[in-house]
Amino acid sequence: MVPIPSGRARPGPRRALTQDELVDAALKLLDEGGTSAASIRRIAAEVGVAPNAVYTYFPDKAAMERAVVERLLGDVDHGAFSARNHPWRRRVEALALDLRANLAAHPGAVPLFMGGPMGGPHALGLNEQLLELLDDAGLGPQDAARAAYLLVVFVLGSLALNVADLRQPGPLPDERDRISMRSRALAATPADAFPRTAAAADTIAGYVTRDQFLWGLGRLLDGISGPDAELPADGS
Amino acid sequence: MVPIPSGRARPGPRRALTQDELVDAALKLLDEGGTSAASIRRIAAEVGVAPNAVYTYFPDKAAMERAVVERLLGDVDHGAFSARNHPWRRRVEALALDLRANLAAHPGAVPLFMGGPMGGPHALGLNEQLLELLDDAGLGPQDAARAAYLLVVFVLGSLALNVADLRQPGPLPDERDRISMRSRALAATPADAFPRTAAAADTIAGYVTRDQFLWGLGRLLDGISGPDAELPADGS
DNA sequence: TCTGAAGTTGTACGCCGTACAAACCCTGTA
DNA sequence: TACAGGGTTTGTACGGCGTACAACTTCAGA
Repeated sequence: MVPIPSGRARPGPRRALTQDELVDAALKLLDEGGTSAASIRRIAAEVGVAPNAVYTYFPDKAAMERAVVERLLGDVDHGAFSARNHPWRRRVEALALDLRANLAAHPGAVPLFMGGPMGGPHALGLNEQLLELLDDAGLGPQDAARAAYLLVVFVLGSLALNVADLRQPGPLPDERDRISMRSRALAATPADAFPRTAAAADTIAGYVTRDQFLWGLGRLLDGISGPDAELPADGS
Repeated sequence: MVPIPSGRARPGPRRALTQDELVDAALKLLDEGGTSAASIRRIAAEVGVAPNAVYTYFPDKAAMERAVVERLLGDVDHGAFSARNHPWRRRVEALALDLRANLAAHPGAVPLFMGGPMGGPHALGLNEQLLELLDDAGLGPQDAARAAYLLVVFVLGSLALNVADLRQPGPLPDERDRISMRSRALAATPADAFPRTAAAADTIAGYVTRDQFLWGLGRLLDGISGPDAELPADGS
């Protein structure tokens, strides 16, 4: 029963959209409604088109999720790579913090990074430059590759667990708020059955902080540097 | 207590199922069909019951996923905790390898670990005992807690990326097969644009191996031990 | 024997990804 | 200038999802 509402969007001639517009819409929905909000149907509605029109631009949902991942990886600041005069540890820290900040800005997108192999050009480019950076640090090609993966595991694992800690779908609340939410939840653990957990509750509540992230990254870099490593200088 | 009527799916009087049976069914489906196969409807079908009967045992799907996570955490071997005569590094390694093996046996379940806060009793118990272990290692309470989280991030992040690397839903193929699949995929990366990636292709193909896992864990433990750490002994 | 509570079921709603063919518009060619 | 062909969008449809709701079945205890 359709006399054609004639409102908007007549069938369509030449390509009216782009992958980029769809990724934009997906990111917006991701930010507003969490991971599950980035459905094909909602993305289509967001850009004002029928659901199946999306399949002109992506073969399936997985492909569009890969495009979102690539977009976010493309936003990573490459400054750390070029600044070869800086100590390599600082460069890795700057890179890790930047990646963390970029992904934390879109918590709903974080699970997408665990949804497939991450083989896009931006992923490869980041990996390539990270290998170069670790080569500058004096690691051999093999250790550099292993260390690069270890760093990726740390950054993504850290973020994924941080995001999993949330309940609501919206943007990441302020760090202080997340800490106090965790503190409240932790207060419910019986101190007699888990004494050490209870004693360390403050530290545990801080698992989701930038501080914990930097501490973990520090231990990791200590381990990568090896026993003959330079001391962690503090100057810029 | 109740002699388990082994009821055959007639409407139903007294409780005919248990949470455990449902978790069993979920794990079976997870193993056969991957993460998405563990739907409420399929679990219900597996145990021969209407979909909504599941809601007698779990308030919602998230609760049942939490139960699966708890089940797998409960399977972890606690031997490493009690063996206080062994060097602490060996104990951590044994624990990490056991957890890794338990989760790798159910790859479809791995994403569930990133689906919520992991606050069940088995999770708390493992954390508590890990804190104790790291205390044995000489770390203060705060460093022990931070290190414990770092270890969790590493093990879970590592597994999640390993699982994400797969395409098919079934059980994890043999390590050799996974390496060669990665090698083939890696062979497609243009060596002129990504020379270091191409040069390290063999190492990168091995990202999903137990070897890489142990290497990463080793660097991590090096970093945790601090600069004054004992040398990494090689005997068993 | 009756009653109330607990467990299960049928049905239903609104989502989801996506396959298929019809309708449409533009561009290139005659 | 007319038209044909191809690429794009749309309506419709299918099977699956989580889960709310009320009716039905069965048992435990009075």
